[in-house]
Amino acid sequence: MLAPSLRAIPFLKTAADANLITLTPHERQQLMQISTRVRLPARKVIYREGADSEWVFAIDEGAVKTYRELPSGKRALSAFLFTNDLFGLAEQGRYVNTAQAVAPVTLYRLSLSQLTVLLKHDAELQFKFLAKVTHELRESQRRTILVNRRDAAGRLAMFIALMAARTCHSARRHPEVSLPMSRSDIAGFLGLTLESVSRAATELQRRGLVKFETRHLVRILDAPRLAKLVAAV
Amino acid sequence: MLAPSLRAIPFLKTAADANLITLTPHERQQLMQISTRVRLPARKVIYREGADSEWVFAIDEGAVKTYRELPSGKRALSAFLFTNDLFGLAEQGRYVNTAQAVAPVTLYRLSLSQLTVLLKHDAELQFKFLAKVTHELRESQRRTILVNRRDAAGRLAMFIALMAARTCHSARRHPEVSLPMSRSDIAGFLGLTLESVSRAATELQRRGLVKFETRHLVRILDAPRLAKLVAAV
DNA sequence: CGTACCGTTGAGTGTCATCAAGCTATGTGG
DNA sequence: CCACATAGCTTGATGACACTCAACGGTACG
Repeated sequence: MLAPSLRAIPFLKTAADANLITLTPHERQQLMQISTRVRLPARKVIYREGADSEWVFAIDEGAVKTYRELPSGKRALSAFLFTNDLFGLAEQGRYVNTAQAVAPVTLYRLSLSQLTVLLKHDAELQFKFLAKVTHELRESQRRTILVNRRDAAGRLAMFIALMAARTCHSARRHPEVSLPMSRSDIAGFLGLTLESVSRAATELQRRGLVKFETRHLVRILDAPRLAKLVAAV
Repeated sequence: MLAPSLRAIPFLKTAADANLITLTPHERQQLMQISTRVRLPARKVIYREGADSEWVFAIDEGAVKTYRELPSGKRALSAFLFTNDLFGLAEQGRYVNTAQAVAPVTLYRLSLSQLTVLLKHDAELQFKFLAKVTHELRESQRRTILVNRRDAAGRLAMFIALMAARTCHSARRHPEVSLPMSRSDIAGFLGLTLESVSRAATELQRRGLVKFETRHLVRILDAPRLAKLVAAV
């Protein structure tokens, strides 16, 4: 079905088979009616910080980063977003971040004003949006803890674990994790320099925890020890 | 009126006189009917990480911190919360943080199940909750940027600016800012050690930017230079 | 007035940022 | 198809800064 979807962990404990919030076909259809499917190439800027926020976006396929330009000229990454993620919620009618495609991406572009009307009409659907934003808030808080770590290797390990958690890979012996973003994006996300990320990557590999098959594909060799490092906050 | 309230910045640009979302008397009344007003002393633990989440809380007066215990025994503070803030939104029926009163606090305790019913029934009210959570998400992202700074003095300056932004003080010459939390709480929030916070405080004072009247009350002496330091990311 | 607790100050060490130089992949045009 | 250019990545040396450990000072409370 070619219609927006999203996924979130609910507030409440629900039946074991439904511990993820998803949209019903009807809800997706409703959203489809106010949305346009858009394909964008890698590096395409989707919107800029400060621009009027006409649209909200849902990702169907691909990867997006959001960031803010700091006075010093550096870029602080706010988030990486993937399939079923939502972005573009603004403040006072203006976007607070810049959003840019990391890899080729397929989006659903929803009119903010129409979405507002729809959400105010359909409280059940809105509740799912509320769950999604709450979910993202928790993710953001987790990341803040992540970034508070001192050691570069530990931070990168957490990042790899984070990315691995997304891709619900078959329980393979040595799962591969895709890192579509550049080293400098990872650095911006982790609050490190590009060089430190590179060194940390080398170190994780030297210690036998992971192996970088390519720059954008890492294989987890020793999941238990990696997990131990991740937990060693 | 003794009823829960909240405040948030809306998504959309609205009339100049309404750039803050607040609850209508009727909405507050509805919330009052499913809430209990609770007074708690400083340091009281409101709920613990992992506990069943029966309640959501809205702060009437006072200050609360939320934190997570890390494996190492350290505490990573997730947020400080004040009047009109909301907390206790959980994941799968369990709280993800521990919440503790920093100062004596007056809360509204809302039954999560009853609130869920109410929000699904009243889409306009729910929309305000959605705006509030989105607002907190943005705050969380800002804070992540803050914590990414390298220099301790800059981080503390940002923290003071953050606290100052809350208290919409009359445009006084040298505004006072209340810091009800302990140094080690600030340290936990900023990702620094207690000692570094202390040294940073000394340095800001030495540079003539602020003056610590008491440990919990700081006076801003040179707002422009403080702002410059804050912006020097 | 005494006792904790919180906060400040000091000395030394380790880690990451910075600066700088090479290296590798990717894509383009001859 | 290959030379070349460019951006992205890796590696190395150095210095600044925050953490750690440790001792001292101040404040609140009984």
